[in-house]
Amino acid sequence: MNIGSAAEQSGLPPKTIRYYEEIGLIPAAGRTQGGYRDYDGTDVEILRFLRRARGLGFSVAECRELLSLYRDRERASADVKALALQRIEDIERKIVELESMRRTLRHLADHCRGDERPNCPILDDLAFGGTNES
Amino acid sequence: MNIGSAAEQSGLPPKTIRYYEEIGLIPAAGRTQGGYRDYDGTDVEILRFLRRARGLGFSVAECRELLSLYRDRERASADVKALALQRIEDIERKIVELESMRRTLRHLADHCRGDERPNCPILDDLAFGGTNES
DNA sequence: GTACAGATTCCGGTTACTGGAAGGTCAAGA
DNA sequence: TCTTGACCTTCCAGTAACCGGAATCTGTAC
Repeated sequence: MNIGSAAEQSGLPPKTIRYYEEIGLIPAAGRTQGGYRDYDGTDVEILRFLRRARGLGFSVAECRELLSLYRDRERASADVKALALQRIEDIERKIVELESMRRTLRHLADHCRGDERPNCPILDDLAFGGTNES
Repeated sequence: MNIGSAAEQSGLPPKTIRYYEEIGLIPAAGRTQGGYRDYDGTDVEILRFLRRARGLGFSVAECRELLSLYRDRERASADVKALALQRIEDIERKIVELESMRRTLRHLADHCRGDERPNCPILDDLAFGGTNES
């Protein structure tokens, strides 16, 4: 099948599939007589794998590792689990960071009248810092 | 003062300060006889503003707007509050997304023995999709 | 044959920096 | 005054993960 069909079946855009081939994440596809990329079911399976892994927040580099482990019948599941746990940690760190931002912004927004007048605690905080910065 | 001092006092790296000047987020700094950038206390205040705004997750474009509002004595606080609320929404969306990823990863990791054997539910899920994908 | 959808490659752009090379300036110490 | 090392400058390309668009070719239905 052509790249359009592979895209449809995998859920990844054609551009992304070409990009993955370019960076060597997936092998170069076979070609038709006319020069079109030609994919089969196994190719689509890999593309789906990548879509799911990316969707879980694994970086392209990590996807490369995951694919390698997937292809390795001798792999130790410990290696896979380590990648997943690392991802979880990163995600948790990010969540904490985002929650802190939200708290500050929420606090500032709650104290802002949000009317036509110029006085604004949000700008004041940005300009002079709040109690957590003194 | 030189860029190094401005960097120290603002908390932004010299490279970032130069970058902000390049993209016009801050005005071009005055220069010493020797060609070094020269900053004063007000410049540092603006840099601090930017550091805090970036730290709250505002994009460079949003920082541009915030600075504009800050400089505008006639601003309406409503405009500032709108930016903050927008940021809060974006952050909340991101948190929800991250929590979903974490849940899936946590579930998969919990079911993975993480030993020397090759069987791994994480890879299986990536390869074939889980119940939430059928 | 015609027309349109889909494919190709190439190139530059997105966002927010940031490292490094090559070379100049400054200030303290000898 | 000279030396040395820290700091500064500009320029350029890279990071990560795509993705839009231009120019051109291919394939299929009518």
